[in-house]
Amino acid sequence: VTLIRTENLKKLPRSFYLRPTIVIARELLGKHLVRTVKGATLVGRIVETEAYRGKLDPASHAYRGRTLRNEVMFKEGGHLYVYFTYGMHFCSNVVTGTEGIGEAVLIRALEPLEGIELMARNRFEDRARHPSNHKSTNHHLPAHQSPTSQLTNLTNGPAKLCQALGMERKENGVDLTGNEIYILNAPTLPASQIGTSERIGITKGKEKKWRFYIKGNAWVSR
DNA sequence: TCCGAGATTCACT
DNA sequence: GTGAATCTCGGAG
Repeated sequence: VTLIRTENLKKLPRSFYLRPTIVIARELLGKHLVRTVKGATLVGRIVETEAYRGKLDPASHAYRGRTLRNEVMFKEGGHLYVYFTYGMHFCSNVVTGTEGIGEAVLIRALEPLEGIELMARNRFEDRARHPSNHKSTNHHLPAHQSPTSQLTNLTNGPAKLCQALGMERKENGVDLTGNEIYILNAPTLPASQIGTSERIGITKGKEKKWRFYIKGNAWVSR
């Protein structure tokens, strides 16, 4: 149950993003990610994040310095870094800190708030590109799967939420202080509501506990 | 419910 | 040539 009303919230200013990456990763929890596309507005509450810390962090795409792929990570904080991986998925990050440091926060999960029907269409009706990874018609889930699990499956992972919000190559580098994709402020959560763990899916830098999530939220990826 | 494998592209070494 | 900040399905238990 979300008591926060999106229409009363203000867009995060540039200054929010020009701070330490770990602080931002924690404070992004509970804030509202807004995506406007073709006159529609899609909104999700951020419920899971991971920090990636440039040259300090062997798990970071920026660890070995600037390349064609990661150049957006080195922009000033408050840009969107969208990368392509595993041959078929996109993931979105919020670039953090001053220009040139190469740090970012991966958005790992959202709780859908607005535009849920369009999110569902984006997730399950756009199967033309990767038919083999969508073997069955999973927008018609088996009867034994509950409606909650369908809703949860919309945005409970970094690639899922990108598909739901239509964030791909074109969105790489978008300025989050603009009007296409942005984040609305919301109260910072108390530490008691935030869980911490090792980051998911990496092979190097595993020992760092730089994953953050809202305890008990159904959209947290695991 | 859990676990393993396959999918498929592309920047980097 | 390699392997990746993932997801999905199917088969086993």
